[in-house]
Amino acid sequence: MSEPMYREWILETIDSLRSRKARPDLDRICRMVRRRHGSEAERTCAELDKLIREQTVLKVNYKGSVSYRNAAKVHRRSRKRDDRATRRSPTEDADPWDVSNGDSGGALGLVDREETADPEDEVPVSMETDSTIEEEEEVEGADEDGHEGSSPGGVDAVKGGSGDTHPQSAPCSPSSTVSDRPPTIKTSRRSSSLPPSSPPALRQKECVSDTAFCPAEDGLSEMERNTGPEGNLKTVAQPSGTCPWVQERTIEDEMKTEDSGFTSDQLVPDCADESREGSERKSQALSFPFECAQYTEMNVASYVMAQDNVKNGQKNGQVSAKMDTTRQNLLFWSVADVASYFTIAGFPEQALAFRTQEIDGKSLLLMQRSDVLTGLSIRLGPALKIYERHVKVLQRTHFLDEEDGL
DNA sequence: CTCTGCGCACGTC
DNA sequence: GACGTGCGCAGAG
Repeated sequence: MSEPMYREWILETIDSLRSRKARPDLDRICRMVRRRHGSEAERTCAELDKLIREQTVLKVNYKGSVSYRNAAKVHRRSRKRDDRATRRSPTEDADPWDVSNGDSGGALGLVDREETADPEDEVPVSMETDSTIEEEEEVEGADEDGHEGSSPGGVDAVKGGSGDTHPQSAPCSPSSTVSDRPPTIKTSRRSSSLPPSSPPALRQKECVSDTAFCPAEDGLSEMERNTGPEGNLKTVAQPSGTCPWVQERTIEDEMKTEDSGFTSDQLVPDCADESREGSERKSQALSFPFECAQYTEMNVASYVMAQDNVKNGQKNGQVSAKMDTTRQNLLFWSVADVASYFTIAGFPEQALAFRTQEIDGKSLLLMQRSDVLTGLSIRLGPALKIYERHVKVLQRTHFLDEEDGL
């Protein structure tokens, strides 16, 4: 996670550059931050990288060069493409990525707007790498096994920021990133992949990826290491997150065919905005003893155990599972489970973010406060609730159990 | 030399 | 026509 200070500096710098009609490229950003705040270019670069991962800043290829956008301020152009790619419900359409960043109206949400922003010129930089295409495919495939690929890597990748070290970011010296990018790239990129009209192609053109921050080496280095052979870039879930039309379809589909046996429809509490129709089925399926508004630790445990029961094919009445089982189960939660959990908890929109970031049970246990508040790009209010009432509780429960078990 | 402001052209909606 | 973007230039420090 980037430091708030740097976050401010960088966003401020981008805004400043924009306001004076200068391209907010890496070079200028680093220089201005250094001049104004004395921060080293490398550090700025690294922080910028983190911001990109957090989708607070968008990196785009515009008119042949790299530009950075303050995600919170990208408003322009609606969703022609959204409409084309995936028809959404009016609600979603109204606020496709409210799920995301809370900063001033959904910074992240803007990602997709951003993506749709300039189909002609503005191209996600990441698209330059093959990996991106893999990501695209991954995203597509997520319909079937989106939760399957849940590797902690996703979180790690994000957390990588928090932890530090993305020295790989540093390599992107201010000028190199920009200058290394020949304007011809986007052309070849487009033509080389898919027909412009195909959804994947659209996504490819429109998705802004954070992974691309420092060209290839960054996209492949740590994250890849974190993920393993087939997990590779998919764990860098942002790409899907930046393509809401994809993501939503994916999530919705998946939610509806949840492997655990209960769909989101079945699980979403009445207080949740979405999938309300299924709330009755939900109670039949799991007989949840809680109201989402009063989601307490008890509820958490209940859910965990219920989840457990469902997964183990047990009957609903057998919620007398041991906490030990609970602990194990948390570890075994898939991305879908986690998403379902938060959907049930009354955070359907934020659940999408967890899904997008491929947070599974293990990842959930590793999440820190900052990860939830900023790494998921969800609004601060829900994020705080989610962390305090759920993540923290789950973690505490888990680790307490673990201690007990020892 | 660096930074800043802005006219202008271009592209999208 | 409105708007976002950024090149390229001129002026200020």
